[in-house]
Amino acid sequence: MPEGPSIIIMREAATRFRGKTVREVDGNSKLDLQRMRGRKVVGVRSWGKHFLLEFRGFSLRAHLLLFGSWLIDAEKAATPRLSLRFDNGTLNLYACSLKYIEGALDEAYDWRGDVMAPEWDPKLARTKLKRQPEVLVCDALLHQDVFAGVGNIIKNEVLFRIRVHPASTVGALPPRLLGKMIKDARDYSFQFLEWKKQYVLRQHWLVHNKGQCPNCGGKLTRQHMGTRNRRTFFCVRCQPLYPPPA
DNA sequence: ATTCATGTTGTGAT
DNA sequence: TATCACAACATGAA
Repeated sequence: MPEGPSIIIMREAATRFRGKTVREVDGNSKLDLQRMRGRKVVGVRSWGKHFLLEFRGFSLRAHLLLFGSWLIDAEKAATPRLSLRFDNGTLNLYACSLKYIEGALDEAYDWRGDVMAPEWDPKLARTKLKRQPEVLVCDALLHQDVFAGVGNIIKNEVLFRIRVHPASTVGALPPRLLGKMIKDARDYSFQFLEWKKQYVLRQHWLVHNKGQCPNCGGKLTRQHMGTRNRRTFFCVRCQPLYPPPA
């Protein structure tokens, strides 16, 4: 469940532990998990794909990567990476990456970079993008320093919605389209969140994991692209390349 | 049974 | 020193 909107759902579910004291700790993480025992959760926050449990003086950062999952007041066969028991319930995290962040979260994170945060700053995103004009838009959208929370599904859907070929370069996008990409990264993330909450996300995918263009009916191109070679779905007819090929 | 995917970090080579 | 390709990790659906 790892893109930004899924972490919002996780955060909302775990908010009930804010103000509660950790009574019992378990898990197979190599971290010193017992550090949290007896400590009070002073905040349940998130930044992009990072889920954050804030204690006084430090925080736990959980990243679900590709296969991570969580359960509240429930268990599954696997050993939890971390299990926290509170007076009002238990939080179990599986197959995730855990890390402690020392000091204040406001020092560690720039909330303006999280596409789903109230502090999200589209102008700042534009400034960052202008510094890397040669980067492909399919990479730019996945760059967590610019679009924290955006993942591969959101990338594919946003590029189709704004009708931009994934191999376009950031610098070649007309300013209006660049602005649209930045705006849609946020807007679509919230749309994703609503659909996910209703369990209807998949059926609303326009190109991700699809074979046919919903716009022109043509065959979608499916290709591994970008520096990380991520699955990319697009329509060569409806999503023009910038700059246009010679 | 095998492949692959909503992701990131660390390693060793260049 | 810096960059880069690849390995590693971990789970479940198709």
